[in-house]
Amino acid sequence: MLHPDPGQIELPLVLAALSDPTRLSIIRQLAEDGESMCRRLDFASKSNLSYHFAKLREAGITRTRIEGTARYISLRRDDLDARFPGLLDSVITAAAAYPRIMEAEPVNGK
Amino acid sequence: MLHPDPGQIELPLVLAALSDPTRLSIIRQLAEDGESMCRRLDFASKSNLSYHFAKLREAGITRTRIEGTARYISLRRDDLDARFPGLLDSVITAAAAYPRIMEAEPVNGK
DNA sequence: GCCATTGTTCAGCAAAATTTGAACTAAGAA
DNA sequence: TTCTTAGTTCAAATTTTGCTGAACAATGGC
Repeated sequence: MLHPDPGQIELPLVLAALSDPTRLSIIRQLAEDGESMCRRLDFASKSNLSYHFAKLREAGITRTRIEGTARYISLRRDDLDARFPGLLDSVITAAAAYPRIMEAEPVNGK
Repeated sequence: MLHPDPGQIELPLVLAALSDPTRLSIIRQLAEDGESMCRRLDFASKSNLSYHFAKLREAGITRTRIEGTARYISLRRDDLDARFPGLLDSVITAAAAYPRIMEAEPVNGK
């Protein structure tokens, strides 16, 4: 379970991670609700979500915490703001102004 | 020579366009120098640059103007700021704070 | 122990992105 | 006209992404 150090967070990776509609939806939800259980973020199939969570985590955008059998995900706001001031906020604002992303047809793994 | 209307500029496309180191270098140079001749932006081979210019243009990040045999490229700051406030500035600032991107080995098409 | 829940990991695949080199177009100078 | 400059476009090759389904691991309840 990799979490890059704050100083290792790289801009191209962060932007690439944010450029996917599914991941933007996740980010947006996390920005609204704060730390969330993975289960709540059902924007795709289970294994596909796991893939997107890994992308976000490895880019340094989210932090994952394990508690019992559940995972909790949250934004690394402080780390991101310190390294790239204003970036996360502007993306979240942009995503909110943007026509609703990927919630028309939630593809639940079941 | 496509230039999307301001209202057609889409967040995922913009972020994807910005997530490439070569294109970040171009953006950075444009932010420093303002409108520039394509020729000055030699961060890759000619045909590869043409590809990156098209990506930036189609994402709505840059505008290309033809004058004689030369092309002039500039940032669509106003359009981007109107649609996604603060985004471009934070990316440019982040790119500047970031260790120098792709200038170690300029690959000139000649 | 068995079972359900929660999520990861893997192999495989299709689609998209990136890069290269060659051919091409257009404008201007000689 | 011929040549050079500036840049696009195309086909082909490679790499990277995104997605799926199946198998797997770990926790907690019965």
